Amino acid sequence: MTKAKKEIRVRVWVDLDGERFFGPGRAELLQLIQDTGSISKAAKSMGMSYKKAWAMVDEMNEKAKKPYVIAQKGGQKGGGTEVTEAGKKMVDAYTRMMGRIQAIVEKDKSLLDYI
Amino acid sequence: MTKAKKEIRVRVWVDLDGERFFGPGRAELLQLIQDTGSISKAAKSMGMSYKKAWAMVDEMNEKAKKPYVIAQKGGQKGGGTEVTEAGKKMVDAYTRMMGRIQAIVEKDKSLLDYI
DNA sequence: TAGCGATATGTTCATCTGTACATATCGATT
DNA sequence: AATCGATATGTACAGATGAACATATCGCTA
Repeated sequence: MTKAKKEIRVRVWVDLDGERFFGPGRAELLQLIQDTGSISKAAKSMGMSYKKAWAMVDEMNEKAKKPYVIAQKGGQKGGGTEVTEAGKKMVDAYTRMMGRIQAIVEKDKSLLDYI
Repeated sequence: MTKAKKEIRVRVWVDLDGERFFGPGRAELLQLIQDTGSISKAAKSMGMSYKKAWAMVDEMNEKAKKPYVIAQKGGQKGGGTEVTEAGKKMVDAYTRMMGRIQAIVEKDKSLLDYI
């Protein structure tokens, strides 16, 4: 038998009213939208279907106090998507929080002894 | 329109080799097994089917270095389940980690501003 | 006004998940 | 040996999820 590689990765989800609202996938998606200016490019870059990415964006825009992205249809380039200040700040806040949490996890690896 | 209640709950999952291995549900399940001495009672207490609870226990036992629970069949009481030292320590380590993470989340609520 | 490219949305199908139900198994006690 | 209660496991079905595919829509540009 081969030796099992035991990597530990901690994933943090923020629930809203009992439902998952924000997590690593959405943070990455928003970051990629910000980088590419396009939902479809971001989705392709993550290996995710455009429809799913769009649904995520739509849900976030619906549930958040202020929309995270603003999409434009038509035009020379066919359209495009911009991440709003609220979206950027959400990603930043989540990323910072993840960083602090990762630091804690790194510091206390006692979990590893029992996995 | 009614004012939406915006509660934030952070859920932490520990992935193992890319798959979810341990999270809040399993921590609660193990704790309840420890309290009740029975998988079925713990499952019922969580509103979870026995089969699913058993499958979780089985998977954890399979993947962890040492089993988290040891089950006994038969006997006067029909059987029972004991949480091992490794299992207790895993729950403790996870719970402690969650506590520290919660403390961080409490301290930095900047996320709330964008939800 | 025709073309382009991205947004927006619907439909279908396979897959995964969990529930519900059924059954078998075990071992101390009676 | 019959009973009991919990473990152990199989099967069938419903709901959720995601992938794949197909369209429709929009607005600038040429």
